[in-house]
Amino acid sequence: MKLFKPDFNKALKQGFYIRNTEKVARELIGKVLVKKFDTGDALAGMITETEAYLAKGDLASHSATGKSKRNAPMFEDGGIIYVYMIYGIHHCLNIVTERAGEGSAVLIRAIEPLLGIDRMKELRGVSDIKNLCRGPGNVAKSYAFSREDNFKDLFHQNLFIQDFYNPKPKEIIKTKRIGITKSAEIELRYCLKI
DNA sequence: ACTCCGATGGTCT
DNA sequence: GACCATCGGAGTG
Repeated sequence: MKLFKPDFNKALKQGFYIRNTEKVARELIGKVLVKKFDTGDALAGMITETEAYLAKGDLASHSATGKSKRNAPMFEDGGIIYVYMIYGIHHCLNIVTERAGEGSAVLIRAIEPLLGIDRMKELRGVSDIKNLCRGPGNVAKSYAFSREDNFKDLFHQNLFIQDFYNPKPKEIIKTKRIGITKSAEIELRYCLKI
């Protein structure tokens, strides 16, 4: 693993997010999600698994039935976050893509922790690093994301995604998405080959 | 390694 | 009242 240092100057700009959702989902692989607390400590980790949820022709997307109170962030301009609760227990973190009115986002399914690992363990309530940020519920929990974070943008010192590692397309696997029944046959999941 | 299943509550019909 | 973009523990091999 390369040396990592948080650098806001390398943060992805809005132009990165206001693009085709599948492209964004693929290119988020290898980037680093950075979150800083007021106390000063920072969490950072490399995104290793994502799923695209499209505005059109995708019945699994929360946006498929139109705008509602829950999915409203998906209909904003790309570059903000959409967090929802699933199964009454877990939260899932999404990065909104494309232009306002579309209704699309990328689910962050797994992250390789780089900084603030002890804090992540605390937040998760585990001591093992193995599956610390693996699975969308665990990603949200280890980064302390909740629905209160909806609509927050990724262009601040305390929350951004920065350029880091650019995997070759060959190192990224594309598969069907996990845990859905509708539109399940479409391959919209991207995963860094280890 | 695997499969099965319960927890738990917001959202929408 | 049904449906969930999940997780982890129990049971089995």
